[in-house]
Amino acid sequence: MQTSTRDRIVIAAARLLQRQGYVGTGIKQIAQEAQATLGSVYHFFPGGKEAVAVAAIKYSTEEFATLLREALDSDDDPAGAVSACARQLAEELRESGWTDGCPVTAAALETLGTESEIQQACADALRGWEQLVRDKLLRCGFPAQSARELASTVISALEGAEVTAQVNRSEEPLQVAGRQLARLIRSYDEYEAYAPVLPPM
Amino acid sequence: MQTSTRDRIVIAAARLLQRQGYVGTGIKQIAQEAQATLGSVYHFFPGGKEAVAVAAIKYSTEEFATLLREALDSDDDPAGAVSACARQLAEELRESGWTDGCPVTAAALETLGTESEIQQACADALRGWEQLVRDKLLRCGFPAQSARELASTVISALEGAEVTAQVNRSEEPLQVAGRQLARLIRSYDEYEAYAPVLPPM
DNA sequence: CCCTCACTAAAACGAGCGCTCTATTTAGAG
DNA sequence: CTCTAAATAGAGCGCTCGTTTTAGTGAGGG
Repeated sequence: MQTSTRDRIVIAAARLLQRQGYVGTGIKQIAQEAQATLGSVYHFFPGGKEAVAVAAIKYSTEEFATLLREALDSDDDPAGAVSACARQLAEELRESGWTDGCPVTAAALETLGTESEIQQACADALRGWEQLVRDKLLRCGFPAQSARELASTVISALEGAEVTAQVNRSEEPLQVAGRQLARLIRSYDEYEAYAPVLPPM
Repeated sequence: MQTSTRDRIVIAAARLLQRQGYVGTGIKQIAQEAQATLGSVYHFFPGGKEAVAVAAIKYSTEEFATLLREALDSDDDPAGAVSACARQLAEELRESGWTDGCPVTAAALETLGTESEIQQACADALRGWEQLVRDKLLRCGFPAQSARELASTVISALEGAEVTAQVNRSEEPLQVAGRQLARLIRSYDEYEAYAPVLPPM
């Protein structure tokens, strides 16, 4: 067997959660998609549906972080790097037929009222991604406070733009957000010290 | 009776959809919350759950538009107006115990794969809100292209920041987004023509 | 050889889902 | 007062949900 049954369950659950949310995804559907039986699911995850979801979200979180890291590293210029993130997200979104958006948003919104571990996992995910952007900005010489605020805004805007892009079935919201976020980053004086020559708008 | 049964159903459905999403909200729960019986719900909405949801989303859309309009009108300065939007959203979010976020995001994400009317209603909502921001910017003298891109970015960023705020149970993401969006708007030359004196950062 | 134990398999349970159906009540027109 | 249509009321349908239970499989160590 190439991938273990447990891994197949986690991966299948991750995809389904991303597309249908927590409530909309059934345990039996996960088992079927993972080519596993219900017994196997409960064997590996005695905690039931919630335990599967938490594992899946953590997996998706790391997967998304890798994508973000690569996009951020693809350009020394922080403004260009953020644009690259938006471009990458737009591309994957289009290729998936507008279904594979942010892997935690849907699950997070559905479990807001509850105190489940899912909430915590989603909060950790957002914090982790924000940290990636912040580190990039810090490495580029931005002061701590500016880097923190910019990183938070970048993640929020990308998150929102992805939802908008999905609903409208168009890459434009993400492309526009990437362009405007780049402009926002360039508006900081610290940026000039890093890359004196402003790229053409 | 003060409000009609039909209205009570729509309002109750709107609140529940906002907090639990489409799949997570049951018809019986809507009826109970609205102090109506199941028979009444199907009497007024022969289309079933989806018809109730569409009506509820349209109601929420207008409600949210009113909030947005008031916040935008509260300040002649477009940057300040956008900040006011973020502040208003943060306040309502905190007061609701972080449950009453964007009224369409959850429902939109859950029904992405489908071709239901819910999708269309959510897309219309986002487009309408964006239009409000765009009109504000146009009134302030921004050129069409800039106004369009900025409005899209503002809505996306507020959307994403609201989700982040809900997950983290903190107003900060919204406040930061408001501040950075204001800075972005001020970075446009056209802004200077409108309000020559830049407010302190 | 057998025993163990991780793993697979499937049947079944109670609960709740969206929805249909049949009554019954209410309200206004003639 | 009568007739009618709108509105309310709730039992019950078929189905799926998450979970539990029980049985069966196969590989590795004594």
